Amino acid sequence: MPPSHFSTKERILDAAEELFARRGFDGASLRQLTSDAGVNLASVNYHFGSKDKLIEEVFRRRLDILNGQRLDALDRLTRQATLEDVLMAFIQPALELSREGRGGGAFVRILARAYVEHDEQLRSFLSDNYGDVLKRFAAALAERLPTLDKQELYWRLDIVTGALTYAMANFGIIRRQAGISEEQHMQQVMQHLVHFAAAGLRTA
Amino acid sequence: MPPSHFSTKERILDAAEELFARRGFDGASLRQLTSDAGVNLASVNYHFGSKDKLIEEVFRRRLDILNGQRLDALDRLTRQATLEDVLMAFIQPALELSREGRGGGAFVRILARAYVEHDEQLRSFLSDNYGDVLKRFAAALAERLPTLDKQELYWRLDIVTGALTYAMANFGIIRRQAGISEEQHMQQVMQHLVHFAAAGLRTA
DNA sequence: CCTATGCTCAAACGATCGTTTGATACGCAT
DNA sequence: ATGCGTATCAAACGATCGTTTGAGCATAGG
Repeated sequence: MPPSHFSTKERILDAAEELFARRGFDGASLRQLTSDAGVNLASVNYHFGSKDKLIEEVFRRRLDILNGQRLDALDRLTRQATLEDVLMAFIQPALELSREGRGGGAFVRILARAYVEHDEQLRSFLSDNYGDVLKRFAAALAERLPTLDKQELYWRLDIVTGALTYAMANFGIIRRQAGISEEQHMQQVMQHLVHFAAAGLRTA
Repeated sequence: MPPSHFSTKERILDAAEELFARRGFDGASLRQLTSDAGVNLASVNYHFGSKDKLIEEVFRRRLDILNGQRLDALDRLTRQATLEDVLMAFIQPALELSREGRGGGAFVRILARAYVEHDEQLRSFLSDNYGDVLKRFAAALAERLPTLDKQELYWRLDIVTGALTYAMANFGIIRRQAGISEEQHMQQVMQHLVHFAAAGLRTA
């Protein structure tokens, strides 16, 4: 795709999102990436400095918006909000992102990769920049699970977020039932995810 | 570690398991791998033919045993066995593998990687060789979930297996409570995983 | 003793990787 | 027109990748 009305930086970020999701960070070469984007090989280092910085920017571009929406949704909840409401505030923005096209689905798959890879540099980048979001959700969930001790809560949260990330990554692949609109389908999937996660967190 | 009472093939497989879990298939080089194993660089291609074949052998060595144990446990169940019993037959062998040392924990982490990477070649290898195991468990679970239609069951199973794989991969990281034996800890974790998964599958 | 076989070794192969270079083109203020 | 910062380009850099080679070693069978 040689010409486009998007800037070179945006073309690179879009192509990176797609290729990283498909081949992983190590498996995706800058030559394949710039070829997909229709830009020169050197432009990655010119605009981003290095491949690692490009990876960080791929995350930053989406997570600034995604986690902002999550916190907004969390702030909108009252003290009477249920466990399910909190989970929905966390899940819904991600599902909408994966639904809205232009690489959103690919990005959610990248998130799942990052979750399982345990790469030290990437984890500390995410923790430094977005760790407060997870902490705020953990606190909100803890309020709604008073009988659970802290240690138990933490490793259940780990499983739940892992399961949710995996599920959201595969959300795009799930074929929806015939005669159901995309909006209805997302609502349906979210209901299931929320119930699933709530059941896992509440189990005695 | 130059000398060892293990054969070169076993040394390579052990080192591969550890390094693949830490750096991924692309990120782990044969030079680092053979250096860790204390063997010559060329021995990988001599004994396994290629890096890809080595990867397959890493899976085969563990999955032949693991999935055999899973099927044995499934066969031992009666028709009256509950949903939880079926899930336990699937989970317990994997948790015991990750507990028993000598790379078992690393292998479970590799499994989680394979699950999220969606690599075409690896997926078809696993599907060709071990697809029947998942099919048998899916059938056993479907019997215990008569109200769930097939399509709904399939994507819930996808989430549950993804969540379980992720959880089992992180099982080794979870610190156990003081004053609890390792055996008790595993039983405790398994109870939680089974309850978690059963709740997710049963949710209306 | 000799040879055949299985294995290990250092060294090199060509390919591909991320990154850097220097030339060139473009837009815009002076 | 001229100078200057910004962006793009083909080309090359050195490093590292998976893989192959061919000589060398050990040991078991005749």
